[in-house]
Amino acid sequence: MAGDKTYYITTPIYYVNDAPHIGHAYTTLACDVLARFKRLDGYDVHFLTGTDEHGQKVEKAAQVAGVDPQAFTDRVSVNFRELAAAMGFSNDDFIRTTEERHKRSAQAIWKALLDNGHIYLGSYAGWYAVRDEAFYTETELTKQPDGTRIAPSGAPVEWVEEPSYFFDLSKWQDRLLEFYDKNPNFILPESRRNEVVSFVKSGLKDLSVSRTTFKWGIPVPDDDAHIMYVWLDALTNYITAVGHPETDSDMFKRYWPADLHMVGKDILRFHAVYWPAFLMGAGLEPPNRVFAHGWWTNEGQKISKSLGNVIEPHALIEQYGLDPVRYFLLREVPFGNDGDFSHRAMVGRLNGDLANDLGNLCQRVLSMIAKNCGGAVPDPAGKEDAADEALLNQAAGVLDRVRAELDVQSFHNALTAIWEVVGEANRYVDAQAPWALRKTDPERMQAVLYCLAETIRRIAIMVQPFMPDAASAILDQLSVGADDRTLAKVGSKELKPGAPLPKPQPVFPRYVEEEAEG
RNA sequence: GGCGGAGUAGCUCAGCUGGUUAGAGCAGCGGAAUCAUAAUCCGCGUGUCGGGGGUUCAAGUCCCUCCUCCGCUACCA
Repeated sequence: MAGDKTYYITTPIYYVNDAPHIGHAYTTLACDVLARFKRLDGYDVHFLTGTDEHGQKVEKAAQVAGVDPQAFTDRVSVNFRELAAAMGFSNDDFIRTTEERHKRSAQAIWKALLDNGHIYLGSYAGWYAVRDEAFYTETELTKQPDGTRIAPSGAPVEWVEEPSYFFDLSKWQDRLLEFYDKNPNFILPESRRNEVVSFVKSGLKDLSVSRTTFKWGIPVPDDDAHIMYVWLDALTNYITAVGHPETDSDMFKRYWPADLHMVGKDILRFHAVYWPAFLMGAGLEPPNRVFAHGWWTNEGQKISKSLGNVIEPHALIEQYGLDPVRYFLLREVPFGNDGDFSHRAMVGRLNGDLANDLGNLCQRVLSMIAKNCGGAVPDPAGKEDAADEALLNQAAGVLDRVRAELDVQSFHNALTAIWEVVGEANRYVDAQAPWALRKTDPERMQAVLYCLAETIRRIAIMVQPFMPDAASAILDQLSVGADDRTLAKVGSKELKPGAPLPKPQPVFPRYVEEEAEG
Protein backbone atom coordinates (compact mmCIF):
# COMPACT_ATOMS: atom_id res chain seq x y z
CA MET A 1 0.00 0.00 0.00
CA ALA A 2 2.82 2.37 0.75
CA GLY A 3 4.88 4.07 -1.91
CA ASP A 4 7.91 2.68 -3.60
CA LYS A 5 10.31 4.51 -1.30
CA THR A 6 11.28 2.14 1.46
CA TYR A 7 13.34 2.61 4.59
CA TYR A 8 14.53 -0.25 6.75
CA ILE A 9 16.16 0.75 10.01
CA THR A 10 17.34 -1.36 12.91
CA THR A 11 18.59 -1.03 16.45
CA PRO A 12 21.01 -3.62 17.74
CA ILE A 13 19.23 -6.45 19.46
CA TYR A 14 19.91 -5.81 23.10
CA TYR A 15 21.58 -8.39 25.25
CA VAL A 16 18.64 -9.56 27.25
CA ASN A 17 20.63 -10.02 30.41
CA ASP A 18 21.20 -6.26 30.75
CA ALA A 19 18.77 -3.93 32.46
CA PRO A 20 17.56 -1.27 30.04
CA HIS A 21 19.47 1.97 30.55
CA ILE A 22 19.93 5.31 28.89
CA GLY A 23 22.20 3.82 26.24
CA HIS A 24 19.50 1.47 25.00
CA ALA A 25 16.95 4.26 25.07
CA TYR A 26 19.30 6.54 23.16
CA THR A 27 20.00 4.10 20.35
CA THR A 28 16.38 3.22 19.82
CA LEU A 29 15.29 6.82 20.15
CA ALA A 30 17.56 7.85 17.30
CA CYS A 31 16.03 5.12 15.15
CA ASP A 32 12.54 6.05 16.22
CA VAL A 33 13.00 9.65 15.13
CA LEU A 34 14.34 8.58 11.76
CA ALA A 35 11.55 6.05 11.31
CA ARG A 36 8.90 8.62 12.17
CA PHE A 37 10.45 11.23 9.93
CA LYS A 38 10.64 8.86 6.99
CA ARG A 39 7.04 7.79 7.46
CA LEU A 40 5.94 11.42 7.44
CA ASP A 41 8.05 11.88 4.35
CA GLY A 42 6.15 9.19 2.48
CA TYR A 43 8.42 6.20 2.95
CA ASP A 44 7.33 2.67 3.59
CA VAL A 45 9.28 2.19 6.81
CA HIS A 46 10.26 -0.96 8.59
CA PHE A 47 11.71 -0.29 12.03
CA LEU A 48 13.13 -3.24 13.93
CA THR A 49 14.37 -3.74 17.45
CA GLY A 50 14.56 -6.78 19.72
CA THR A 51 16.62 -8.84 22.10
CA ASP A 52 19.67 -11.05 21.79
CA GLU A 53 18.98 -14.01 24.02
CA HIS A 54 21.69 -16.60 23.54
CA GLY A 55 25.14 -16.97 24.98
CA GLN A 56 26.99 -18.08 27.99
CA LYS A 57 26.08 -15.13 30.16
CA VAL A 58 22.39 -15.75 29.72
CA GLU A 59 22.86 -19.42 30.38
CA LYS A 60 24.62 -18.65 33.62
CA ALA A 61 22.20 -15.94 34.66
CA ALA A 62 19.33 -18.36 34.16
CA GLN A 63 21.16 -20.92 36.21
CA VAL A 64 21.61 -18.43 39.02
CA ALA A 65 17.92 -17.54 38.79
CA GLY A 66 17.10 -21.22 38.97
CA VAL A 67 15.07 -21.34 35.78
CA ASP A 68 15.72 -22.69 32.34
CA PRO A 69 17.17 -20.22 29.86
CA GLN A 70 14.03 -19.91 27.77
CA ALA A 71 11.88 -19.06 30.76
CA PHE A 72 14.53 -16.63 31.89
CA THR A 73 14.68 -14.80 28.59
CA ASP A 74 10.89 -14.79 28.33
CA ARG A 75 10.89 -12.89 31.56
CA VAL A 76 13.65 -10.37 30.98
CA SER A 77 12.92 -9.68 27.35
CA VAL A 78 9.78 -7.96 28.56
CA ASN A 79 11.93 -5.24 30.11
CA PHE A 80 12.90 -4.07 26.65
CA ARG A 81 9.36 -4.11 25.38
CA GLU A 82 8.41 -1.97 28.34
CA LEU A 83 11.22 0.43 27.57
CA ALA A 84 9.92 0.79 24.04
CA ALA A 85 6.44 1.51 25.31
CA ALA A 86 7.66 4.02 27.87
CA MET A 87 9.79 5.88 25.34
CA GLY A 88 7.05 5.98 22.74
CA PHE A 89 9.03 3.96 20.23
CA SER A 90 7.27 3.09 17.01
CA ASN A 91 9.06 -0.09 16.05
CA ASP A 92 7.20 -2.29 13.58
CA ASP A 93 8.64 -5.53 14.88
CA PHE A 94 10.36 -6.83 17.97
CA ILE A 95 12.53 -9.82 17.30
CA ARG A 96 13.92 -12.32 19.78
CA THR A 97 16.75 -14.61 18.77
CA THR A 98 15.05 -17.50 20.52
CA GLU A 99 12.15 -17.38 18.09
CA GLU A 100 11.72 -20.20 15.61
CA ARG A 101 11.83 -17.86 12.61
CA HIS A 102 15.26 -16.77 13.72
CA LYS A 103 16.63 -20.22 14.35
CA ARG A 104 15.65 -21.17 10.81
CA SER A 105 17.22 -18.04 9.43
CA ALA A 106 20.48 -18.38 11.35
CA GLN A 107 20.88 -22.01 10.36
CA ALA A 108 20.18 -21.06 6.77
CA ILE A 109 22.91 -18.45 6.67
CA TRP A 110 25.26 -20.97 8.22
CA LYS A 111 24.44 -23.48 5.49
CA ALA A 112 24.90 -20.85 2.83
CA LEU A 113 28.31 -19.95 4.21
CA LEU A 114 29.24 -23.61 4.46
CA ASP A 115 27.99 -24.38 0.95
CA ASN A 116 29.95 -21.43 -0.40
CA GLY A 117 33.09 -22.73 1.22
CA HIS A 118 33.51 -20.00 3.79
CA ILE A 119 33.15 -22.15 6.89
CA TYR A 120 35.52 -24.98 7.77
CA LEU A 121 36.13 -27.15 10.79
CA GLY A 122 39.38 -26.51 12.58
CA SER A 123 40.46 -26.05 16.12
CA TYR A 124 40.59 -23.00 18.25
CA ALA A 125 43.63 -22.62 20.40
CA GLY A 126 44.26 -19.96 22.95
CA TRP A 127 44.93 -18.98 26.49
CA TYR A 128 41.93 -20.01 28.52
CA ALA A 129 41.16 -19.09 32.10
CA VAL A 130 38.97 -21.73 33.62
CA ARG A 131 38.02 -19.45 36.47
CA ASP A 132 36.80 -16.73 34.09
CA GLU A 133 35.53 -19.16 31.47
CA ALA A 134 37.11 -16.93 28.89
CA PHE A 135 39.88 -16.85 26.35
CA TYR A 136 42.47 -14.12 26.43
CA THR A 137 44.83 -12.83 23.82
CA GLU A 138 48.55 -12.88 24.37
CA THR A 139 48.62 -9.12 24.83
CA GLU A 140 46.06 -9.18 27.60
CA LEU A 141 48.12 -11.51 29.72
CA THR A 142 50.77 -10.71 32.26
CA LYS A 143 53.88 -12.85 32.46
CA GLN A 144 54.93 -13.77 35.93
CA PRO A 145 58.49 -14.26 37.11
CA ASP A 146 58.16 -18.02 36.94
CA GLY A 147 57.15 -17.83 33.30
CA THR A 148 53.48 -18.61 33.74
CA ARG A 149 50.81 -16.20 32.54
CA ILE A 150 47.84 -14.75 34.31
CA ALA A 151 44.69 -13.10 33.04
CA PRO A 152 43.81 -9.47 33.80
CA SER A 153 41.51 -10.86 36.47
CA GLY A 154 44.46 -12.61 38.06
CA ALA A 155 43.21 -16.02 37.08
CA PRO A 156 45.73 -18.56 35.84
CA VAL A 157 45.47 -19.43 32.17
CA GLU A 158 46.29 -22.53 30.23
CA TRP A 159 46.82 -23.22 26.56
CA VAL A 160 43.86 -25.17 25.28
CA GLU A 161 42.65 -26.34 21.94
CA GLU A 162 39.10 -27.23 21.05
CA PRO A 163 37.36 -28.06 17.82
CA SER A 164 35.71 -25.05 16.26
CA TYR A 165 34.24 -23.99 12.99
CA PHE A 166 35.85 -20.98 11.39
CA PHE A 167 34.67 -18.33 9.01
CA ASP A 168 37.36 -17.46 6.48
CA LEU A 169 37.47 -13.80 7.41
CA SER A 170 41.12 -13.54 6.45
CA LYS A 171 40.13 -13.83 2.81
CA TRP A 172 37.79 -10.85 3.02
CA GLN A 173 40.25 -8.09 3.72
CA ASP A 174 40.52 -6.78 0.18
CA ARG A 175 36.85 -7.12 -0.59
CA LEU A 176 35.93 -5.27 2.57
CA LEU A 177 38.37 -2.47 1.84
CA GLU A 178 37.02 -2.23 -1.66
CA PHE A 179 33.51 -2.13 -0.29
CA TYR A 180 34.37 0.68 2.14
CA ASP A 181 36.05 2.51 -0.67
CA LYS A 182 33.06 2.31 -2.96
CA ASN A 183 30.65 3.20 -0.18
CA PRO A 184 32.25 6.10 1.65
CA ASN A 185 29.23 6.61 3.89
CA PHE A 186 28.87 2.97 4.84
CA ILE A 187 30.38 3.73 8.22
CA LEU A 188 29.57 6.98 9.99
CA PRO A 189 30.85 9.07 11.62
CA GLU A 190 33.96 9.37 9.52
CA SER A 191 36.33 8.95 12.45
CA ARG A 192 34.81 5.55 13.14
CA ARG A 193 35.17 4.67 9.52
CA ASN A 194 38.87 5.41 9.79
CA GLU A 195 39.20 3.10 12.75
CA VAL A 196 37.50 0.27 10.98
CA VAL A 197 39.49 0.71 7.80
CA SER A 198 42.72 0.74 9.73
CA PHE A 199 41.67 -2.35 11.63
CA VAL A 200 40.91 -4.22 8.44
CA LYS A 201 44.12 -3.02 6.83
CA SER A 202 46.09 -4.39 9.73
CA GLY A 203 45.06 -7.86 8.67
CA LEU A 204 42.20 -10.17 9.50
CA LYS A 205 42.29 -13.58 11.04
CA ASP A 206 39.73 -16.27 10.50
CA LEU A 207 36.93 -16.05 12.98
CA SER A 208 35.85 -18.84 15.26
CA VAL A 209 32.11 -19.10 14.72
CA SER A 210 31.08 -22.02 16.89
CA ARG A 211 31.29 -22.90 20.55
CA THR A 212 31.31 -26.20 22.37
CA THR A 213 31.80 -24.95 25.92
CA PHE A 214 28.16 -24.15 26.56
CA LYS A 215 24.79 -25.11 25.11
CA TRP A 216 22.52 -22.06 25.06
CA GLY A 217 22.53 -21.13 21.43
CA ILE A 218 21.47 -22.18 17.98
CA PRO A 219 22.84 -25.61 17.07
CA VAL A 220 25.20 -25.78 14.14
CA PRO A 221 23.37 -27.60 11.35
CA ASP A 222 24.35 -31.26 11.25
CA ASP A 223 26.72 -30.97 14.18
CA ASP A 224 24.93 -30.69 17.50
CA ALA A 225 28.17 -30.66 19.42
CA HIS A 226 28.54 -27.03 18.37
CA ILE A 227 26.38 -24.01 18.77
CA MET A 228 26.70 -20.96 16.60
CA TYR A 229 28.86 -18.06 17.71
CA VAL A 230 26.53 -15.54 19.28
CA TRP A 231 27.42 -12.74 16.92
CA LEU A 232 26.74 -14.73 13.80
CA ASP A 233 23.45 -15.68 15.41
CA ALA A 234 22.65 -12.16 16.58
CA LEU A 235 23.57 -10.22 13.45
CA THR A 236 21.42 -12.49 11.36
CA ASN A 237 18.34 -11.07 13.11
CA TYR A 238 18.43 -8.18 10.67
CA ILE A 239 17.59 -10.43 7.77
CA THR A 240 15.40 -12.82 9.73
CA ALA A 241 13.02 -9.98 10.40
CA VAL A 242 12.52 -9.29 6.71
CA GLY A 243 11.87 -12.86 5.74
CA HIS A 244 15.24 -14.59 5.38
CA PRO A 245 15.81 -17.31 4.32
CA GLU A 246 12.99 -16.60 1.87
CA THR A 247 15.10 -14.19 -0.13
CA ASP A 248 12.58 -14.22 -2.95
CA SER A 249 9.82 -13.09 -0.64
CA ASP A 250 8.18 -9.72 -1.17
CA MET A 251 9.27 -8.59 2.23
CA PHE A 252 12.91 -9.44 1.72
CA LYS A 253 13.09 -7.87 -1.69
CA ARG A 254 11.31 -4.82 -0.40
CA TYR A 255 13.45 -4.05 2.61
CA TRP A 256 16.84 -5.66 2.15
CA PRO A 257 19.48 -4.28 2.17
CA ALA A 258 18.74 -2.30 5.29
CA ASP A 259 19.19 1.44 5.02
CA LEU A 260 20.68 1.83 8.45
CA HIS A 261 21.96 -0.25 11.33
CA MET A 262 22.24 2.04 14.33
CA VAL A 263 24.78 0.84 16.87
CA GLY A 264 26.80 2.00 19.84
CA LYS A 265 30.47 2.51 19.16
CA ASP A 266 31.34 -0.58 21.20
CA ILE A 267 29.81 -2.97 18.70
CA LEU A 268 30.85 -1.26 15.51
CA ARG A 269 33.32 -3.89 14.41
CA PHE A 270 30.77 -6.66 14.45
CA HIS A 271 28.51 -4.63 12.21
CA ALA A 272 31.05 -3.01 9.94
CA VAL A 273 33.47 -5.90 9.44
CA TYR A 274 32.01 -9.27 10.30
CA TRP A 275 28.46 -8.62 9.16
CA PRO A 276 29.17 -7.45 5.62
CA ALA A 277 31.62 -10.32 5.25
CA PHE A 278 29.04 -12.84 6.47
CA LEU A 279 26.46 -11.42 4.11
CA MET A 280 28.69 -11.34 1.07
CA GLY A 281 29.83 -14.83 1.93
CA ALA A 282 26.22 -15.96 1.95
CA GLY A 283 25.59 -14.23 -1.35
CA LEU A 284 23.57 -11.40 0.16
CA GLU A 285 23.99 -7.66 -0.05
CA PRO A 286 25.53 -5.73 2.84
CA PRO A 287 23.48 -2.98 4.49
CA ASN A 288 23.74 0.59 3.27
CA ARG A 289 25.01 2.14 6.44
CA VAL A 290 26.20 1.48 9.97
CA PHE A 291 26.19 4.48 12.27
CA ALA A 292 28.12 4.25 15.53
CA HIS A 293 26.96 6.73 18.13
CA GLY A 294 28.68 7.70 21.37
CA TRP A 295 28.08 7.11 25.04
CA TRP A 296 26.62 9.14 27.86
CA THR A 297 28.25 10.14 31.07
CA ASN A 298 26.25 11.12 34.14
CA GLU A 299 27.11 14.53 35.60
CA GLY A 300 30.58 14.18 34.13
CA GLN A 301 31.12 10.70 35.56
CA LYS A 302 31.57 7.56 33.55
CA ILE A 303 28.51 5.40 34.00
CA SER A 304 28.99 1.99 35.54
CA LYS A 305 27.07 -0.46 37.60
CA SER A 306 29.75 -0.49 40.23
CA LEU A 307 29.56 3.29 40.62
CA GLY A 308 25.82 2.93 40.94
CA ASN A 309 25.17 5.88 38.64
CA VAL A 310 23.28 4.11 35.90
CA ILE A 311 20.62 6.33 34.35
CA GLU A 312 17.26 4.64 34.08
CA PRO A 313 15.00 5.90 31.32
CA HIS A 314 11.89 5.49 33.43
CA ALA A 315 13.31 7.75 36.09
CA LEU A 316 14.16 10.44 33.53
CA ILE A 317 10.69 10.32 32.02
CA GLU A 318 9.17 10.50 35.47
CA GLN A 319 11.19 13.55 36.39
CA TYR A 320 11.25 15.59 33.17
CA GLY A 321 8.59 14.14 30.92
CA LEU A 322 8.99 11.94 27.88
CA ASP A 323 9.21 14.53 25.14
CA PRO A 324 11.72 16.77 26.93
CA VAL A 325 13.94 13.74 27.48
CA ARG A 326 13.67 12.75 23.83
CA TYR A 327 14.48 16.30 22.81
CA PHE A 328 17.40 16.63 25.17
CA LEU A 329 19.10 13.41 24.15
CA LEU A 330 19.14 14.36 20.50
CA ARG A 331 19.67 18.10 20.82
CA GLU A 332 22.31 18.37 23.51
CA VAL A 333 25.11 16.45 21.87
CA PRO A 334 26.33 16.26 18.28
CA PHE A 335 25.18 12.79 17.30
CA GLY A 336 28.18 10.49 17.13
CA ASN A 337 30.00 12.20 19.99
CA ASP A 338 29.99 11.17 23.61
CA GLY A 339 27.79 13.36 25.75
CA ASP A 340 27.12 14.25 29.33
CA PHE A 341 23.76 14.04 30.98
CA SER A 342 23.36 16.60 33.71
CA HIS A 343 20.33 17.87 35.53
CA ARG A 344 21.42 21.43 34.87
CA ALA A 345 21.72 20.90 31.12
CA MET A 346 18.45 19.00 30.98
CA VAL A 347 16.59 21.79 32.77
CA GLY A 348 18.31 24.35 30.56
CA ARG A 349 16.98 22.68 27.43
CA LEU A 350 13.56 22.08 28.89
CA ASN A 351 13.03 25.61 30.18
CA GLY A 352 14.99 27.42 27.51
CA ASP A 353 14.31 25.69 24.22
CA LEU A 354 10.99 24.07 25.03
CA ALA A 355 9.08 26.13 27.60
CA ASN A 356 10.44 29.57 26.73
CA ASP A 357 11.09 29.41 23.03
CA LEU A 358 8.60 27.01 21.49
CA GLY A 359 6.07 26.54 24.29
CA ASN A 360 5.71 30.21 25.00
CA LEU A 361 5.56 31.04 21.30
CA CYS A 362 2.57 28.76 20.95
CA GLN A 363 0.96 30.04 24.09
CA ARG A 364 1.31 33.74 23.30
CA VAL A 365 0.05 33.31 19.75
CA LEU A 366 -2.79 30.91 20.50
CA SER A 367 -4.07 32.87 23.42
CA MET A 368 -4.08 36.09 21.38
CA ILE A 369 -6.08 34.25 18.75
CA ALA A 370 -8.44 32.87 21.37
CA LYS A 371 -9.04 36.30 22.83
CA ASN A 372 -9.09 38.42 19.71
CA CYS A 373 -10.17 36.24 16.83
CA GLY A 374 -13.19 34.56 18.30
CA GLY A 375 -11.34 31.34 18.95
CA ALA A 376 -11.00 30.59 15.25
CA VAL A 377 -8.24 30.67 12.67
CA PRO A 378 -7.64 34.37 11.88
CA ASP A 379 -8.39 35.74 8.44
CA PRO A 380 -5.43 37.40 6.73
CA ALA A 381 -7.87 39.05 4.31
CA GLY A 382 -5.32 40.44 1.93
CA LYS A 383 -3.40 42.24 4.65
CA GLU A 384 -0.28 40.09 4.34
CA ASP A 385 3.05 41.77 3.77
CA ALA A 386 6.62 40.88 2.93
CA ALA A 387 7.56 40.09 6.52
CA ASP A 388 4.88 37.42 6.63
CA GLU A 389 6.06 35.80 3.45
CA ALA A 390 9.64 35.85 4.68
CA LEU A 391 8.72 34.00 7.86
CA LEU A 392 6.52 31.50 6.10
CA ASN A 393 9.15 30.83 3.49
CA GLN A 394 11.76 30.27 6.13
CA ALA A 395 9.47 27.83 7.91
CA ALA A 396 8.87 25.97 4.66
CA GLY A 397 12.48 26.06 3.53
CA VAL A 398 13.93 24.60 6.68
CA LEU A 399 12.40 21.25 5.85
CA ASP A 400 15.03 20.60 3.22
CA ARG A 401 17.75 21.28 5.74
CA VAL A 402 16.13 19.03 8.31
CA ARG A 403 15.82 16.27 5.76
CA ALA A 404 19.44 16.61 4.71
CA GLU A 405 20.70 16.62 8.29
CA LEU A 406 18.67 13.57 9.23
CA ASP A 407 19.95 11.74 6.19
CA VAL A 408 23.37 11.84 7.82
CA GLN A 409 21.96 11.30 11.32
CA SER A 410 22.74 14.86 12.46
CA PHE A 411 19.83 15.16 14.83
CA HIS A 412 21.29 18.12 16.68
CA ASN A 413 21.66 20.12 13.48
CA ALA A 414 18.16 19.26 12.38
CA LEU A 415 16.76 20.54 15.65
CA THR A 416 18.93 23.63 15.56
CA ALA A 417 17.55 24.40 12.10
CA ILE A 418 13.96 24.08 13.30
CA TRP A 419 14.70 26.27 16.29
CA GLU A 420 16.00 29.01 14.06
CA VAL A 421 12.44 29.30 12.81
CA VAL A 422 11.15 29.33 16.38
CA GLY A 423 13.49 32.22 17.12
CA GLU A 424 12.50 34.05 13.99
CA ALA A 425 8.83 33.64 14.85
CA ASN A 426 9.39 35.11 18.31
CA ARG A 427 11.22 38.06 16.76
CA TYR A 428 8.38 38.50 14.30
CA VAL A 429 5.84 38.62 17.13
CA ASP A 430 7.79 41.39 18.80
CA ALA A 431 8.36 43.29 15.57
CA GLN A 432 4.71 43.12 14.52
CA ALA A 433 3.33 43.69 18.02
CA PRO A 434 -0.14 42.30 17.32
CA TRP A 435 -1.29 43.50 20.77
CA ALA A 436 -0.82 47.07 19.49
CA LEU A 437 -2.39 46.29 16.12
CA ARG A 438 -5.49 45.17 17.94
CA LYS A 439 -6.32 48.85 18.45
CA THR A 440 -4.69 50.45 15.44
CA ASP A 441 -5.28 47.92 12.68
CA PRO A 442 -7.31 44.85 13.66
CA GLU A 443 -7.24 43.42 10.16
CA ARG A 444 -3.49 43.51 10.04
CA MET A 445 -3.46 41.88 13.46
CA GLN A 446 -5.44 39.03 11.99
CA ALA A 447 -2.95 38.65 9.17
CA VAL A 448 -0.06 38.58 11.64
CA LEU A 449 -1.73 36.01 13.83
CA TYR A 450 -2.59 33.91 10.81
CA CYS A 451 1.02 33.97 9.70
CA LEU A 452 2.11 32.92 13.19
CA ALA A 453 -0.42 30.13 13.46
CA GLU A 454 0.67 28.88 10.07
CA THR A 455 4.32 29.05 11.09
CA ILE A 456 3.64 27.15 14.29
CA ARG A 457 1.80 24.52 12.29
CA ARG A 458 4.84 24.00 10.09
CA ILE A 459 7.18 23.83 13.05
CA ALA A 460 4.95 21.36 14.85
CA ILE A 461 4.82 19.05 11.85
CA MET A 462 8.59 18.93 11.70
CA VAL A 463 8.85 18.44 15.45
CA GLN A 464 6.60 15.36 15.39
CA PRO A 465 9.34 12.76 14.95
CA PHE A 466 11.26 14.14 17.92
CA MET A 467 8.41 14.89 20.29
CA PRO A 468 5.31 13.07 19.07
CA ASP A 469 3.04 13.92 21.99
CA ALA A 470 3.90 17.59 22.26
CA ALA A 471 3.74 18.12 18.52
CA SER A 472 0.40 16.38 18.44
CA ALA A 473 -0.88 18.64 21.20
CA ILE A 474 0.16 21.72 19.23
CA LEU A 475 -1.41 20.47 16.03
CA ASP A 476 -4.57 19.60 17.93
CA GLN A 477 -4.75 23.19 19.10
CA LEU A 478 -4.58 24.30 15.49
CA SER A 479 -7.28 21.79 14.56
CA VAL A 480 -4.97 20.11 12.06
CA GLY A 481 -6.49 16.81 11.01
CA ALA A 482 -4.66 13.56 11.50
CA ASP A 483 -4.17 13.16 7.76
CA ASP A 484 -2.79 16.66 7.33
CA ARG A 485 0.33 16.24 9.42
CA THR A 486 2.76 14.93 6.84
CA LEU A 487 5.83 16.74 5.63
CA ALA A 488 4.14 17.30 2.30
CA LYS A 489 1.92 19.81 4.11
CA VAL A 490 4.76 21.96 5.39
CA GLY A 491 5.18 24.22 2.40
CA SER A 492 1.63 25.40 1.78
CA LYS A 493 -0.90 27.50 3.68
CA GLU A 494 -3.18 24.88 5.13
CA LEU A 495 -5.06 26.66 7.92
CA LYS A 496 -8.56 27.69 6.90
CA PRO A 497 -9.60 31.13 8.16
CA GLY A 498 -12.63 30.87 10.38
CA ALA A 499 -12.03 27.26 11.36
CA PRO A 500 -12.80 26.92 15.06
CA LEU A 501 -9.92 26.25 17.44
CA PRO A 502 -9.95 24.67 20.88
CA LYS A 503 -8.88 26.59 23.95
CA PRO A 504 -5.09 26.87 24.12
CA GLN A 505 -3.24 24.75 26.65
CA PRO A 506 0.41 25.10 27.64
CA VAL A 507 2.47 22.40 25.94
CA PHE A 508 5.78 22.50 27.79
CA PRO A 509 5.45 23.41 31.47
CA ARG A 510 8.58 24.92 32.97
CA TYR A 511 10.61 22.72 35.22
CA VAL A 512 10.55 24.25 38.68
CA GLU A 513 13.28 23.15 41.04
CA GLU A 514 12.23 21.63 44.33
CA GLU A 515 12.81 24.01 47.22
CA ALA A 516 16.39 23.64 48.27
CA GLU A 517 16.53 22.36 51.80
CA GLY A 518 18.43 24.10 54.59
C1' G B 1 54.70 1.26 20.26
C1' G B 2 51.49 1.71 15.52
C1' C B 3 47.21 4.13 13.25
C1' G B 4 43.47 7.94 13.77
C1' G B 5 40.95 12.20 16.01
C1' A B 6 40.86 16.53 19.02
C1' G B 7 42.85 21.10 21.61
C1' U B 8 38.67 28.11 18.97
C1' A B 9 35.03 33.27 24.02
C1' G B 10 33.24 31.31 31.43
C1' C B 11 30.50 26.53 29.37
C1' U B 12 29.01 23.48 24.84
C1' C B 13 30.45 23.81 20.12
C1' A B 14 30.38 25.95 14.22
C1' G B 15 34.19 27.48 11.23
C1' C B 16 34.24 23.08 3.52
C1' U B 17 38.83 22.74 -0.78
C1' G B 18 43.61 29.27 2.99
C1' G B 19 41.13 35.54 1.71
C1' U B 20 36.46 41.13 4.23
C1' U B 21 36.92 43.60 11.41
C1' A B 22 36.97 34.78 14.05
C1' G B 23 31.02 33.05 14.83
C1' A B 24 26.34 30.56 17.39
C1' G B 25 23.74 28.90 21.68
C1' C B 26 23.92 29.05 26.96
C1' A B 27 25.66 31.80 31.23
C1' G B 28 26.72 37.22 32.73
C1' C B 29 25.74 42.72 32.40
C1' G B 30 22.50 46.79 30.55
C1' G B 31 17.98 48.24 28.12
C1' A B 32 12.90 47.73 25.64
C1' A B 33 8.28 45.69 25.63
C1' U B 34 3.96 43.69 28.28
C1' C B 35 0.51 39.36 23.84
C1' A B 36 2.55 35.11 26.68
C1' U B 37 4.47 29.56 30.83
C1' A B 38 8.31 36.68 34.78
C1' A B 39 8.18 33.94 28.97
C1' U B 40 9.96 37.59 24.56
C1' C B 41 13.01 41.28 21.95
C1' C B 42 17.45 44.61 21.52
C1' G B 43 22.59 45.86 22.90
C1' C B 44 27.44 44.48 25.17
C1' G B 45 33.14 39.66 24.05
C1' U B 46 41.01 43.44 23.79
C1' G B 47 39.26 35.31 22.60
C1' U B 48 47.92 34.85 22.34
C1' C B 49 42.02 30.16 17.45
C1' G B 50 47.33 24.45 22.73
C1' G B 51 53.17 26.26 22.32
C1' G B 52 57.15 27.21 18.77
C1' G B 53 58.92 27.48 13.74
C1' G B 54 57.86 27.65 8.40
C1' U B 55 55.25 28.31 3.35
C1' U B 56 52.23 32.45 1.29
C1' C B 57 50.45 38.89 -0.85
C1' A B 58 47.23 36.39 2.91
C1' A B 59 46.66 30.75 7.88
C1' G B 60 42.22 28.98 13.05
C1' U B 61 42.26 26.72 7.90
C1' C B 62 48.60 24.14 4.58
C1' C B 63 53.88 22.03 6.26
C1' C B 64 57.42 20.78 10.44
C1' U B 65 58.03 20.22 15.59
C1' C B 66 56.65 20.02 20.73
C1' C B 67 52.78 19.60 24.71
C1' U B 68 47.99 17.73 26.41
C1' C B 69 43.56 14.77 25.90
C1' C B 70 40.77 10.87 23.49
C1' G B 71 39.65 6.59 20.26
C1' C B 72 41.14 1.95 17.70
C1' U B 73 44.95 -1.86 17.97
C1' A B 74 39.81 -8.80 17.26
C1' C B 75 36.98 -13.67 19.16
C1' C B 76 32.17 -11.69 26.92
C1' A B 77 28.48 -9.92 24.24
